[in-house]
Amino acid sequence: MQDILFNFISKYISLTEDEKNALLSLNIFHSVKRGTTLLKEGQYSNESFFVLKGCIRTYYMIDGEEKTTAFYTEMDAFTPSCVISKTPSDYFISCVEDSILTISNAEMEAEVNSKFPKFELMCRKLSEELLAKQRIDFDEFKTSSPEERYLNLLQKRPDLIQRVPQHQLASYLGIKPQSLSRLRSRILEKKN
Amino acid sequence: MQDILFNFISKYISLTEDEKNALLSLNIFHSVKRGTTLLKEGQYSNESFFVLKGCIRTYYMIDGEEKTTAFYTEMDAFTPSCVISKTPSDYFISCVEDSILTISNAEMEAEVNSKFPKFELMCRKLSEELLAKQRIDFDEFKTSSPEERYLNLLQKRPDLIQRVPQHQLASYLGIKPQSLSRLRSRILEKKN
DNA sequence: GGTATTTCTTAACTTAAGTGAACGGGTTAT
DNA sequence: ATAACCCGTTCACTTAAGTTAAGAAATACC
Repeated sequence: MQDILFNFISKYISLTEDEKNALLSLNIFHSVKRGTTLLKEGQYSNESFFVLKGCIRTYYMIDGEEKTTAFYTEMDAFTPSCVISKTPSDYFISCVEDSILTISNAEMEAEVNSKFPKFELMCRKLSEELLAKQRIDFDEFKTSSPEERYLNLLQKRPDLIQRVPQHQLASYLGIKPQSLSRLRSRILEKKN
Repeated sequence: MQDILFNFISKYISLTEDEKNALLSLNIFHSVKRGTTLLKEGQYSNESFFVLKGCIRTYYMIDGEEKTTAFYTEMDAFTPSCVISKTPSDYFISCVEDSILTISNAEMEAEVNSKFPKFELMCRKLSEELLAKQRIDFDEFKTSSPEERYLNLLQKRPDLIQRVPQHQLASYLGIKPQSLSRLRSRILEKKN
């Protein structure tokens, strides 16, 4: 399980055994049960996540309805906005499946960054990369219809459609569950 | 004009006069005429932008139509996705107004970062912050209707609605120009 | 200054998403 | 075992966005 993390890190920097051990000594590996809430709206937090196994999601509570806006699965790193802005969180974070995560906090990062400056470099590269990827995702979302978004998701993250409840997928696609259901049957009809 | 840049930087790190001069010696300030294309679809680039004055936009060419997805105005920093991914650009970048920009490239950044390691820190902080902001923007987009998006924009970037052509605004809001026009008159009716 | 082009608006019609309600299947809890 | 709840689907109806087309207004160009 630890190798998954080190594999991920190796995409950005190379680590010595000492550095690996320093990371492991922080005890950042955690098992989290399905349904667990990791962060609530209104809370302050300085915790970042990395998904080794499983799936977590962010959702807003708007007019009494959950609006799921993001899913993080294997090999996804995620720092909530509220950690960066140091304001109360606008959204909830919750476990979609039983998951294994690394959960680190700002102090740990500060410690590691000061001990091993190359972590700073990794963080920069990673967030630049995520920023660019998210920009592309956002642009695709803007320039396509709900149906195109669904078909696009089917190509890019087919696993999500299997492992995640439909009503969560719907708001992820920016529509209502009924519309997703209808849209799916419309696509099936077209195939025949 | 240079002070705008230094003001921006001072939000993240503090600079000595030497460091400021090192930056100025790179000759990164440029005047760009309205309508100038800064980057074309399919091109490789390693240039980043910072807007001192004016407005630039990114747009995709889809089925012969321009789809504008982002605007960058005063105090906005912007590194195109293709610079990060080292792939050909998916979109165009163009000047909406006569503008004054800083245009820097990867070599300059590498040089500055090695001379002054604290620039590395600034880059990390900045991209983390932009990532978090963009996440919130994306979430707002997903969870609201075109009309809500327009009203939201009216609150957050009222200047954009004045300085940018409607048809560019429309695709920025994820709709067609005709729909934006109709939506606006619908809002006016409601007020009366 | 006048023409050409682009931009914005309006309208009629089509298509798809939102809404409210109902139903069945499945799970959970008591 | 039964009731309560959650979830996905379907339906009928409403509302809003897409499409196509036309014309007016603003802007650019020569």
